[in-house]
Amino acid sequence: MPELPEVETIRKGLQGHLENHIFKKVIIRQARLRWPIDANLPSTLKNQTLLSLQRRGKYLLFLCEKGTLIIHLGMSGSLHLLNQAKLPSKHDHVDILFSNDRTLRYHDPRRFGAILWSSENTISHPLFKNLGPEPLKKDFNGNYLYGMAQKSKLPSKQFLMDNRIVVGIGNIYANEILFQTKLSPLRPINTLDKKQCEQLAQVAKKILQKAIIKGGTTLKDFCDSEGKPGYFQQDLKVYGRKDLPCYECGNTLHTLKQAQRTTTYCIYCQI
DNA sequence: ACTTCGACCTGTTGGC
DNA sequence: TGCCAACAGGTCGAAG
Repeated sequence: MPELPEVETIRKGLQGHLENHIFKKVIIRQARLRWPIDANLPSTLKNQTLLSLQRRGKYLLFLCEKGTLIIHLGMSGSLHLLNQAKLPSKHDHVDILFSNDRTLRYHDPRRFGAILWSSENTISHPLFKNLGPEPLKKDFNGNYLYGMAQKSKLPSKQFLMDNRIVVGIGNIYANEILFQTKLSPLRPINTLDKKQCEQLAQVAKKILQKAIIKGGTTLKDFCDSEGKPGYFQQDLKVYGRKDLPCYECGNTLHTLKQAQRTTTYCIYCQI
C-alpha cells in the first residue's frame, strides 16, 4: 500500500505520537529485508530522542540526535502503532519501543522494504543523492518538467516513474495521471510541448494531494486497529480496470507492459 | 551515459 | 479441491 500519499498519511499519523519521545528498545525478529538490518541498530538507537519525523519520496525519515533512521515499506510493508504489548504475528519483523510505551511495529510479507541507519546527513546518503524533486513542492512544475523532458526519449509513463525526474509516483498514480492528462503512456516525453508539461505537473499534484486527503480521513486515528486505506479505490479511473469501459468514451481499456509494469489506458482518449 | 533486465520475497488469484 | 503460473503498490544494481 505504500504509494507517496499513504507514506505521507502514515507520517502525519505517527508524528504526533512519536516526535520528541525516546527510543527505548528495538527488537529485530527478521533482519533480512531488501538489505539486512544493521545488527547494531538497537544499540545505536537506544536513548536517542526522535526529533522529527519527515518524508522524502516514499522514505520515512526519523531524524535523531546522531543521525537518521530510514524506513521504506517496499511493496507490501506496513507500520502499526501499538498501545500495548501484543504477540507478534507472521511477518511482524521489527518492533521499535518508545519511552511513552508505544510500539511501532514493522510488518512486511514480501520483505522488499528497508530499515537503515544513516549517521551522515541524509542528503549525502547514496539512496537520496540522485532523487528528483518532491511532486508537491514548487520546484516540481511545468518548466522543470519541460526542461527534463527535452533530455529524454522515454515513454511518458516511464518518465513519470523515474525517481530521478520526480519522486513518489508509482505505477498506480502514473496510470491515473496520464489518463487525466489524456496522454498516451507510450508517448515519447520529448514530444510534449510546454503547455502539456505544465498540465502534467498540475494534474500530478492534484491527484496526489487528493489521495493524501482521502488517506488522511481513513488513517487519521493511527493505532493498531487502524482502518484499511481504501482511499483511492473509488477514485481510480484506469488502474485495475482492464477490459472495463473508459469513463470518458466508453471504449474498452487496454493494458500493456512497460518496463515490466502493467499499464492500463484508453487507446482513444490518451494520445 | 543511457536503457533494460534480473533480483529480492510471499501471498493471492484465476485457469485447468 | 489441488496444482501451477502469473501477478502484485518498489527500486537497486548489474548487464547490455
